[in-house]
Amino acid sequence: MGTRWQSLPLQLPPHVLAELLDGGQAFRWNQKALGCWIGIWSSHVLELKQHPDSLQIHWRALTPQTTAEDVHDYFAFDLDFPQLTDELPWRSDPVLKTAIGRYPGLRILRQPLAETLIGFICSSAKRIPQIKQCLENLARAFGTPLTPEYHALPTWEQLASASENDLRACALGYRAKYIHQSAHFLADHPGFLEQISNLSDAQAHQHLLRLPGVGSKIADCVLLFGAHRLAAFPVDTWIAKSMRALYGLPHAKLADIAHFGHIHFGPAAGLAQQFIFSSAKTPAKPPPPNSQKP
DNA sequence: GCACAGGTAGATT
DNA sequence: AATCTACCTGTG
Repeated sequence: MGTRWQSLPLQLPPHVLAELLDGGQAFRWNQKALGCWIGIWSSHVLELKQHPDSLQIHWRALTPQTTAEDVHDYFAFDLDFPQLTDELPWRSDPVLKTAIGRYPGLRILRQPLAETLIGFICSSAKRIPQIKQCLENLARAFGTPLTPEYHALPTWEQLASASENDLRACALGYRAKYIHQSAHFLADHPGFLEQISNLSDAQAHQHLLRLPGVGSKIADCVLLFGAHRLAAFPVDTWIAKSMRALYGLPHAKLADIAHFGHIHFGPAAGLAQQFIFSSAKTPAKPPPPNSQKP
């Protein structure tokens, strides 16, 4: 294809790049070989390559219309994540400090809202590989082809033309009903997703709750990853479990933890959540052997 | 065979 | 208003 490799203004340790692309924010990145990724969003298919000896990342598009601006927008280079991270209360919070230390450079992607909504409606009680499989099935069944190999996710309009059984055939299980009902809800409410940009965080959250299959957690994921509302603080079982333990809140309910997160972490609480979520999945490092015992 | 997964909705207390 | 359950499907 025509496009050449270009440099991405982003340097990350390989495990942080993997977490960014494949840690639960996005569900359409696959590692083809060591340090080589292919991802799809909107009508873009992007290849990423990280040289084994350096942290430098290069990209090239497999779709001819993809521009550097599209890529920079997706990775949200207009935002200063080092600055946002430094403004988190890590100086007074050893849990957060440890989490940031484990995933230096982690950021929040700016994904298309409609696609993010599909992904997270499919996410309930599923692991990441299964979610990815569902979206792959949906793309192949209902999405527009972008290259011989890759399809876009379907639009909500395309999903509305599918029957619930068609959707079940994509291994969605009971989530097929949610996708089906939400597709028809969106067809009946033109501009519903576009309205979100005019709403406050709290209003946008309430707005999304009207969609079938969207509860508090998924609404926050959609806001954080699909609307770039960095204050949104999704509380899932992982975050809940680890925060109860790490912050001494043994009896806190999900809503309590969400409230604590907003108060404690502030306007970029969602970024803090991403560090803690990623870190929580990493088993604690065993204490180093005490080589010089007195 | 059976519990459990980045939850939600509807029923039941 | 606060718990309890059913819901698909793949994985251990």
